[in-house]
Amino acid sequence: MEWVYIEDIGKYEGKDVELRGWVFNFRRKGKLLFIILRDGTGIVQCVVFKGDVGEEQFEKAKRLTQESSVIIRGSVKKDDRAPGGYEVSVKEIEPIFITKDYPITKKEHGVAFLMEHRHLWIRSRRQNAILRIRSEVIQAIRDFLYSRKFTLVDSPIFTPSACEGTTTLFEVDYFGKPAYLTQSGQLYQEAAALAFGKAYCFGPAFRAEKSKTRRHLTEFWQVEPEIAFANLDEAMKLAEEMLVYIIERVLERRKIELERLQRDTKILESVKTPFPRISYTEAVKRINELGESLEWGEDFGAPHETALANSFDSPFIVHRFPAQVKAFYMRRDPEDERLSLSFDMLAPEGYGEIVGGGEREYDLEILLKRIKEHNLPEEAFQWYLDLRRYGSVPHSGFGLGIERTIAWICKLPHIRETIPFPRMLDTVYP
RNA sequence: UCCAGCGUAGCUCAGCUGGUAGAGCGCCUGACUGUUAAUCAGGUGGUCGCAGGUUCGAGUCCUGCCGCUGGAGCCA
Repeated sequence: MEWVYIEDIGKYEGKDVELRGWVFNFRRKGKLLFIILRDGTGIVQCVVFKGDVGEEQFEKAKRLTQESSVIIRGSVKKDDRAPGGYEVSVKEIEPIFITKDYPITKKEHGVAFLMEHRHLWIRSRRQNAILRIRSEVIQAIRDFLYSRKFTLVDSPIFTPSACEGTTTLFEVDYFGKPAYLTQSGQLYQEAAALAFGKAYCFGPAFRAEKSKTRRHLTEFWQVEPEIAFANLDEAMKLAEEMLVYIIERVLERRKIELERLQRDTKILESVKTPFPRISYTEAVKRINELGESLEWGEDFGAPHETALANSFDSPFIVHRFPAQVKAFYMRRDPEDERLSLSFDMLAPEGYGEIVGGGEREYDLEILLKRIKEHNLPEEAFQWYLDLRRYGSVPHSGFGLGIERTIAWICKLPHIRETIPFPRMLDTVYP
């Protein structure tokens, strides 16, 4: 008998199959057992009738509990009474492990309890759907960049010093010397871009900021493409096209999961390039018109970002931020020295910044000046300065935050559900 | 780091102006050939976060600490 996965069960109507999985729900009705079986790809109802399997197997099957593991053999039937439309008439049933006292029950639970049991919580329907969408998003990003002829060049996780000198880093003891967990792979991608033309890294980033909000993790994932000879406009265009590709892939291949999350996909379906674009200066004007007060030169706070994002129903781009609120390596706008050639992409529906990027400073003297202005240790940046000594070219890139992007695509209330094992201010378990 | 809220059964919670601890679910036993978070009958369940204080008496009031949740700043 062929072992099949539940997501493919429709192809086996009328045939005998073997399923291997776990008991998702279990109901007894006299000489009849209803087992909702879960195998990671879906769920299906299996019906055990005492008369079909015999006394001995029926007695064994009666001992099954929620999350017990089991192998079931039987025939696939179409039945409108079953959730999912198909059910399995069981001929043989072989319990593998009888679970006792599974902590996550069919009733409601609080967030703290579920987080404490995250290793079991990911078995649930909703978490399964979110993490399958995460897998699709990551696959889409890799496929997109591959098709655009980008080379994957992994950036290191241990770094000798702060990339940008702004955020707080996790320090580790590196054989007696301090090293830091990376907050961004970008600087290394600049080296990669000058070696490969188009390069990207995809990996975790770490921030030791004591942020306690629905939008923050201490360990999160980002993809960071960098393109030699590209300018700001070309970087913005690539970011838009990548996001559109991600959304199209999820809509196409993870429709069932979006439905399970009850995501209204209208906004996702309407996303197309080019995105609305607004300069920082225009954005400040608009924010003030919307009733929030913000002076030119200040970075957006949460209320400003929310007000601005609510005035769009698509992802949008804010470009040319004041140089003072951006990192030292951002190139200044030749038309206005106060501005940087930078951009942020913000998601609608209150999800905030999902992409940040721009054009990098490629002149050695200017970059040296910036490093001094920011009080950064020049020695640590010698390799980075070498990129401006040997064949320096204009180049641009950006970073896209995976978890925030998934949170928006799934319209989740909190970013912690978008990553299998979230690391937050007070959470390193499990 | 700062601000706010919450800690009572395995889970989700109720417990009034202080008077000897409650419900639903889960779990265990039994009944049922079509259940959909099944239903019905019976049973099981407590260091009221920790420490101190006020009081004849504290789950309830006060102080400190710990934990959790949300938000701010900062950021993706």
